[in-house]
Amino acid sequence: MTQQSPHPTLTPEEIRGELKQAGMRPTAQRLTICQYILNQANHPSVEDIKAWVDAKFPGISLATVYNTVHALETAGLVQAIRFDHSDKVIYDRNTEPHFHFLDEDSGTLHDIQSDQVQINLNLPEDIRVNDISILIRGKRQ
Amino acid sequence: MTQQSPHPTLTPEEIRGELKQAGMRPTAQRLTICQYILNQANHPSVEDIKAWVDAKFPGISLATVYNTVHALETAGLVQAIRFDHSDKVIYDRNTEPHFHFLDEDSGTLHDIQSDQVQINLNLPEDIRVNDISILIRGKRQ
DNA sequence: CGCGTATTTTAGAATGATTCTAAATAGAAT
DNA sequence: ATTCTATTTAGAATCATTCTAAAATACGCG
Repeated sequence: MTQQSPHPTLTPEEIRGELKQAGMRPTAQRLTICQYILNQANHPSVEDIKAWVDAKFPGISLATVYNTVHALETAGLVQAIRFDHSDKVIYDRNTEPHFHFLDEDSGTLHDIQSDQVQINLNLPEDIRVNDISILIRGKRQ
Repeated sequence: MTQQSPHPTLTPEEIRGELKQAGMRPTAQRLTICQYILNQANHPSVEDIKAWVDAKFPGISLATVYNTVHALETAGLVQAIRFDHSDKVIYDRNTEPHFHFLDEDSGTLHDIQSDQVQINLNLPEDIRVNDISILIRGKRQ
């Protein structure tokens, strides 16, 4: 198995704290969305989030889900990513530098910790690299 | 400078030949589109293609551009890619394995040849890698 | 050349994700 | 409580892309 990322489960109180610290009001909608994104989900799309949250919070507006993920992104609590294999943006609670593995059989995305990949770039001198994004596609044997 | 990819300019006749070889009829629309994608463009979006072709071939249908890039993709003459920084698919005439550099100042995308990057993966035994996609973001000093 | 058929082009409608709008609601500070 | 600002919401708008069904075109064959 690909190593699990270090994402401790947050209590509702801790989530509330994170939101406040980010200057976001800890509304019921946001707490529920965070419960999913920060604790349970694995690289969910907005559609995924809406579906899960709808069960706990029937009738939540799709716009609220979009508003919230944007706010969380701005606050640095999640990272928005888009990969080739899907036309939807997915949200990643892991905001540390890391890479991704797409299991082509299951369609699931897994984190690859930075230390599992060594990269050696042989680029022109004048290039200053700010970020490297890597998607590894493959299968389990 | 990032090394140029080996893309010789193709004559109209050569383009015609490529299309025929791919089982595609070399229509005027397709020849014009290929003239741009295969000879002139650098990672163009459909919008880019449409704009350029429109000058040579006024009134070409947007649907034709989509149809053509799809056909070229199926034929293996171009590769469709989508990166985080844009919500549009771009087309790459370089179908060899390679990576990309995004110049954050100009917004332009450059090919990085495979041999300019050495990757060492330390992944679980049971993972069989089929493809690695890399986007390097940075600036020129 | 001219005919028949499969391919291609086309305009416009449809789709799907996302963003915008403007009004209603809820939090927080006084 | 009152007020001010942030948040939520439904629905409309937008944007890239795909679909549809009809018209135009390319190509093989006589």
